[in-house]
Amino acid sequence: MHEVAPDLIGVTLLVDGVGGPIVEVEAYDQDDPASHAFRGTTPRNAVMFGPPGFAYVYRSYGIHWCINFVCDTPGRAEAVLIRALRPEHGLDTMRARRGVESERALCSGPGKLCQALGITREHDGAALDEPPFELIERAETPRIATGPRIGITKAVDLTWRYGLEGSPFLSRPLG
DNA sequence: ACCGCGATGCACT
DNA sequence: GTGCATCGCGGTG
Repeated sequence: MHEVAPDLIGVTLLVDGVGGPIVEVEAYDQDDPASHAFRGTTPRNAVMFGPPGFAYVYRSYGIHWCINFVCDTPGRAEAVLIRALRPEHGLDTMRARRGVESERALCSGPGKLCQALGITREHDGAALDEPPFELIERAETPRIATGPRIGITKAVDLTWRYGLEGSPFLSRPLG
């Protein structure tokens, strides 16, 4: 998973053609107190315990949706939270959905990103290599920065947040 | 710049 | 009933 997470930086994520290259992710695994998978399988997190290449979508704070990519160590319930991307395709659609003009504010956080791309519970369990999802491999290897994860109260010391170094589209700067 | 807090749903204890 | 893998606004330096 700590190979998958940085490898996602620079990969373009599209939902119905709306999206752009991922600039920030966080890794979560089963032995991690901050992970939804920590306490074992439940109806909500069931997708995390399934095969890789699917979306785990959940509601956060009753308002926002967040999307994870399930990754591929069998039985390890590993997933990568997609936190931010650089808006590149469907800017007008994103602005309409988000209700903000600033390009920086469109996808600079997991809740914002899902709102901008139209990701909801309907996408929970969906295959990432089938419509409406589309992943486009990156052409060049980006410079990766790491830092502590955001918005959690447990395992705060782990630096499992990965980002594109110096990108203005991060939810927050990395170290 | 920072900090506090309200909004709002629901999984889990 | 409790506590969030959040966001944006309104207050204060």
